[in-house]
Amino acid sequence: MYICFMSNSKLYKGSLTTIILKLLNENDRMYGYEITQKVKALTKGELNITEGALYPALHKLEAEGLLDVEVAKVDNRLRKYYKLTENGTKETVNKLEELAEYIKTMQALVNPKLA
Amino acid sequence: MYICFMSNSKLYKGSLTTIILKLLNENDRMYGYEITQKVKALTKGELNITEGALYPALHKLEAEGLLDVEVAKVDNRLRKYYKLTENGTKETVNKLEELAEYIKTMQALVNPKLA
DNA sequence: CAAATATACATAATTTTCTTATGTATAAGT
DNA sequence: ACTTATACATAAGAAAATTATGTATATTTG
Repeated sequence: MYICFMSNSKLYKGSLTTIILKLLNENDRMYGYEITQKVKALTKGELNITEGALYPALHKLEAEGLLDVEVAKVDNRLRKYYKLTENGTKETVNKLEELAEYIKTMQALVNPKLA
Repeated sequence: MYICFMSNSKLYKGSLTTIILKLLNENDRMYGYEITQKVKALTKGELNITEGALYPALHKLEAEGLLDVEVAKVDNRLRKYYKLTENGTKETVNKLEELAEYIKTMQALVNPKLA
């Protein structure tokens, strides 16, 4: 099964953390595979997160204290549920502000008439 | 003089090519330093392109045949004027479409209620 | 019932893109 | 004189992804 982080565009580079935090902010707790499926569904197949991108990103967020992990066994298969810590929730707010700022800035650059 | 590509956010990763192409699409020809100043002005200081990011990016676009370069000497100082090739103009359209798509996709992820 | 696909994790080598730090040189402002 | 601005360049390192594997169980399908 071939998975790639994005269709083609390099613009998604640097966006994965924002996406993960936001999804966890909405869904309380999620496991890795669930995140990939949710992203695929929400973007109608536009965005497919690679495992090689996702798992290291989750481990890093955990190491930074933004996520807590809880291991569970479902149907004899391993699942690692992630949820936001208090700091993780704060960081989510920051990341969403950064995204809004990014969009505003880029629009000022590519569409200066509207600025 | 301290210059950094962006305020703080990692979201700008992968955006530099789009920015360069769009500016050249609007201004016919520009030189590197001019691009940094234009970006600073358009974003009101929000975004400052580093030389370490800009010059390699320009060289790469030239190597890919998206930009043509013309060297000039102004006030006894060197300038390298860049302009879009035909392929560069086509690629600019692609990059702008990708940016619009990126924004749409990210909004679907962070604000699913509006999707 | 065998094979393929889906679920679920992980990591390692490599590439891309940027940061940070330098380096060179001239012009202009203080 | 000294600092800042203009104007280019590159090299070492970090960060974040791609691409390619690897392991293992469950489910679907021919």
